[in-house]
Amino acid sequence: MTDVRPGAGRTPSRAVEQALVDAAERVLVRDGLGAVTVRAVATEAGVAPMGVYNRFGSKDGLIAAVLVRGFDGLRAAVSEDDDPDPVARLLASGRNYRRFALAHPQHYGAMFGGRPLPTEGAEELLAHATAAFEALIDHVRYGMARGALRDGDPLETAQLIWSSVHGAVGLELGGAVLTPDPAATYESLLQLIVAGLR
Amino acid sequence: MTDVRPGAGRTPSRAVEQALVDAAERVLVRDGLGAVTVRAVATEAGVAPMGVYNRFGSKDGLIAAVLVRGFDGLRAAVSEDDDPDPVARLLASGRNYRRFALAHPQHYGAMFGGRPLPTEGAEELLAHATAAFEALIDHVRYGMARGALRDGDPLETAQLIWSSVHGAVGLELGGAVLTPDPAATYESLLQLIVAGLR
DNA sequence: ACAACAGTAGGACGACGTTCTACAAACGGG
DNA sequence: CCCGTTTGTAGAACGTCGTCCTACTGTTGT
Repeated sequence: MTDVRPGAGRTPSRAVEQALVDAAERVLVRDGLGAVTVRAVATEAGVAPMGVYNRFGSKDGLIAAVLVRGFDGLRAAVSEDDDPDPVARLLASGRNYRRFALAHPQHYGAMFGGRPLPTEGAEELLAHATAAFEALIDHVRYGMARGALRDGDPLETAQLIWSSVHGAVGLELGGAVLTPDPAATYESLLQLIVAGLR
Repeated sequence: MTDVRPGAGRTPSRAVEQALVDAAERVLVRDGLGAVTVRAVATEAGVAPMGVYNRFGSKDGLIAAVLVRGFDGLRAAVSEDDDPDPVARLLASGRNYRRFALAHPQHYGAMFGGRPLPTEGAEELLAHATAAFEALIDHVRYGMARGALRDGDPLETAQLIWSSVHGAVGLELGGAVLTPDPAATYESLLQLIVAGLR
């Protein structure tokens, strides 16, 4: 993967950067957010702890870089389906949202975990997060244009959908879905929302 | 409040316990969850740090005690309104849920922040959390019994409501509600859900 | 009254994020 | 082609965190 010889001298900056983000992601997935320490990531990347500060300014900056990847993945998941039927597209988007969260629970938790997002590189992070949200808005616009969704402010409508979907996924990740079949409950929620917006 | 003389010898255990939880809550509200350290809380309570371990086993145990108060407050908020009209009662409950979260954002964030809940005293915590959720189930049952809500599993229906409401509140606390009037958007969500369940 | 005990204060330990200091590798003008 | 400058590295060090250990002091049962 990263052919960085540990003892040897200078390694290209970008390679170190890449190696650190990869390592951070690996540690995050393997051991959880709490285990993502500067020392652990640096060791995993075969780099000195100072590398984090040279490249990202702080631990938060490094985490922000990981979260950028997370938001990009979320946007990809939401955009994945392009069924011509607006309702089907919206439902697929909702299902893919959940699939992404369950497949990358550590990422999702770090992205929306409630704790203040890293200040370092916050603007870039916000941009990628907004891009993911706008993928949803696009689906809503598409549905409204085709008359499948009641007319209204697409932002407003998308916010409603996001709230519900995010809440369901967040509770499920937190083990707070007390229903016997979470997937079925989630599907009910999607149907409820889409029906109400029609 | 707590007339514990700082230098004096032994103070009754229960008083120390109370003082610690009060202090932890004060620090949480004033400085955020990150500032709730064993030393800071002990100082705020006028007690030695070891008191936390004598009384609560660990920092997590102390936080769990604070969160128990939080869940109790949430239950009280959800149960507060007992309008005889089932729909009105459900809507009021939803509005009170949001009001509680906005009034106690630090508590809410710690309760649902996504990070694994404290292991110390987890069973008691779970019991209080469940009690809050069951207040919602009661409202759903009430609505179904009066024919105001479509029949179905109250747990399932309550889970749908909780998902939406929790998601909206969670996003709002995280600054992720991009709508100009969050209160109005929240109200739309409540109407959407209740209409869909009718 | 005195021994057994529960709970206290304060210091100590390892790990964390971050910073400082010193050194090694690449680069550009003579 | 050589050498000063610049860039990035490694490793030690600082303060704070959660937690534990040690010694001591009030309280309690007989």
